[in-house]
Amino acid sequence: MAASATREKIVTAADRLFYERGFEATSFAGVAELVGISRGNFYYHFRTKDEILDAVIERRIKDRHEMLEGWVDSNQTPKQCIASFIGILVMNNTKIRSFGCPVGTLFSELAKLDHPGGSGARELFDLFRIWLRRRFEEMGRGQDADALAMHILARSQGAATLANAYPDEPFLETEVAQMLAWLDAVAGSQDQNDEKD
Amino acid sequence: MAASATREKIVTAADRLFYERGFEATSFAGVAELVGISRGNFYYHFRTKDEILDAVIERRIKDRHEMLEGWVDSNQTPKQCIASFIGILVMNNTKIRSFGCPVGTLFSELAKLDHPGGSGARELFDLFRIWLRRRFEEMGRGQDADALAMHILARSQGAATLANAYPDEPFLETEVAQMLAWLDAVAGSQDQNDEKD
DNA sequence: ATGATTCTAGGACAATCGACCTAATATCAC
DNA sequence: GTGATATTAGGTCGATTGTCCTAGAATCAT
Repeated sequence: MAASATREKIVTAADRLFYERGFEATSFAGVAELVGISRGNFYYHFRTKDEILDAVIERRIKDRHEMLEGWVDSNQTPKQCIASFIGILVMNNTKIRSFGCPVGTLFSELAKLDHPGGSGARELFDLFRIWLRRRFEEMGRGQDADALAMHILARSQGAATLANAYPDEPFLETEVAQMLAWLDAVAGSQDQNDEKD
Repeated sequence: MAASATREKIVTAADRLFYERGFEATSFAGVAELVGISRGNFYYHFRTKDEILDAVIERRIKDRHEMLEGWVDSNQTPKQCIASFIGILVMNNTKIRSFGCPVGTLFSELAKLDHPGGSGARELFDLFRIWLRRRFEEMGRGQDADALAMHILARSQGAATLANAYPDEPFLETEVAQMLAWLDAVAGSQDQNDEKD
């Protein structure tokens, strides 16, 4: 098989296991077994566990970047773009209920491990933050665009964490509805050009 | 030394390491070293790692319970109580910036590990949730008291996660100020008896 | 087809994990 | 003080970890 294909399969499997089990709890053997290759073959493609982590983070950044830019390119208004971002919580609600937010939980773990890969995980936050900030700027919120972006990010993180803690309750949907209402209020005050959050 | 004293020191050390390094990444040897005892002695007090986890969670529940009830007993108004809860973020802001929320990060990790101790970690969420709900009820919010409690919980979790991701920014303080403003609005609408979040 | 290169399998390494055992020490009852 | 009990120290166990090595299989250029 082409080396790149095997490598891609490894990254896919590691991405999944890092999310579902955590980075520390995922072993070389576990990933190799999921892919269906030997541990030796594994080592041919990735020399250390950190290299896999870097590849997984890079993959996640690429995926999210394409998703975000896809919304922008499909002629959605800035407000619709932000609504689509909020909608991620609903779209992935099953996985979030089981394993939390892929971005937040990975970052939290790496922060505790004091792992150098933590800076890559922060890039994921930055990706969303900057993208959201730009959408708010396009909505005429040049002044507090970054604060609004951080606010949405934080509420998404909180919603994901509690959805994980209470997976059987419709909390996630309720919180998403509130966030969309908040977005409406922010967009509305864009025209009237006043009112604060 | 009295057995109970050594046991307490073990729980204290494990509590700290579980928070700062995570449950999985904390070893028997690490805790024993921090306490200053041998691994063998350790095993005399706790037969399995899960037993330590249970003891740590029990300790955390007890501590938080006493803190919350202390506020109630000190003749604070329900609104002041909730403000004190929000103030935890500021009081512990240094640790939160380094290691996130002790409740949320522990729960996330245990959820990924599919660990039975996860139910105990959820009790910690329940403790805050029920306490907050009661305070909102005392504020005359019988109808949506639970929703308001969950909302505050979620925003606290989100604020802690992002404060961990951006420890050098004053985001935590900003978010706390917004939460307190939100609390003012909720308390205000208590009298007028309308207005939604 | 033959040789060079790429890819894979499986074993081996030291280190560390949670867990367990035994012997020595400290504490206390009497 | 003496014996019973409670507590501690340190070694050991099999399993698993990340890492590494080597030999064989597959692929490709020529």
